[in-house]
Amino acid sequence: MKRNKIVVIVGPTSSGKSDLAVLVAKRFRGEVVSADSRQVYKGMDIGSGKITRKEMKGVRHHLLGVASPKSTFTVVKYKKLAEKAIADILKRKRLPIICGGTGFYIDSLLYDWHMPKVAANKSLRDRLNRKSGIELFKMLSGLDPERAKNIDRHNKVRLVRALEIVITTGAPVPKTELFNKKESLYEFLKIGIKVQDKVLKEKIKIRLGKRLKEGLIKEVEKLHRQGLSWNKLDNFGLEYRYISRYLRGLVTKEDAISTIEKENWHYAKRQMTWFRRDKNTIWINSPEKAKSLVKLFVRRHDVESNTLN
RNA sequence: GCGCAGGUGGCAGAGCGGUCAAUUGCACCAGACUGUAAAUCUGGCGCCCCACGGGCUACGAAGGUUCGAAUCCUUCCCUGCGCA
Repeated sequence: MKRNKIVVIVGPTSSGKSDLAVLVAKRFRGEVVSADSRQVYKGMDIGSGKITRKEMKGVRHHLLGVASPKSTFTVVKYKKLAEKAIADILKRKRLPIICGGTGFYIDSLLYDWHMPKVAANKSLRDRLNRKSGIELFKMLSGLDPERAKNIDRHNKVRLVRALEIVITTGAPVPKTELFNKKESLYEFLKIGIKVQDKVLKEKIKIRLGKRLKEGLIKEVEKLHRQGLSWNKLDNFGLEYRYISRYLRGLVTKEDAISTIEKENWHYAKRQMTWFRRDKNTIWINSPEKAKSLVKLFVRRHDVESNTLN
């Protein structure tokens, strides 16, 4: 079976993914599929760094602002929507360009990870969350010793989800090897943008200043006014977390700003930890390099088609 | 100049005779990641080594007391506050 080819662009926050994606899209008749767990929400534009209409330069973008921030968006939903968008793009004979910083979303799509089919159960989670980490770990050890063996026993989020699966299916959590495979349904080119630490820190700082000028605080205020709880905003992290803490009077504006800068840097490092794992990634440090890689990639496809004919 | 408070690892800040290379937080480095993933969590963090163990240098400086000091005493240097 002939696989469809897609381009994937990853990189830490503020590394210039969006611009590169537009550049590549314009040059190779592509459309962009965002892979960002915060940009999927409506109304979260400035804080999540959503690309503007103008910056799109006419390139079609998918999966931006497709969900209400009041709802809970998840990887599974992302995978479904992204696959649909990709199929749609391919049907129009265009090149799908997956671009974003949420490694979990990207890899679930790229490597076709199948999550256990157990939907989030809010009341069960609430109930479990009232218990301590130790209690949860003991519970899991009793119900699913295998999973308990490898789980991070301090991580309540993981423990709750594992228990959620075990309790609702009545069976152990599926082994990780079963879903965490590295073959792809696509023929893909995965490009990673590499930026020097010092440069990235500077970019993060400048970008935050820009966001504040564009009305970041007003955006967060508005989201809260529209009914998003402080708690929910806090859980979105970074800009949304610390601006809302400022609006609540918990921290000064100056502290909020410096914390956001710092946390964005930490976030960038966490992203890199994830991205580094995938040895299929080709790291580049200039848009030119990316263009030439894509050019070769697209051509390789043509050659293969010709050979087959 | 006098009085009081204080000088501890990159920073903040515990310790106040032994179990202290020194609690903790931050920063820094590395890592994990099974439907919240911008979330959540873990490890490391004086120097050196044949590293579950050992050696060296360390708590403003210099002396001293003691079997033993970051912890007590003396002097000196510096900082903050109060009085001049």
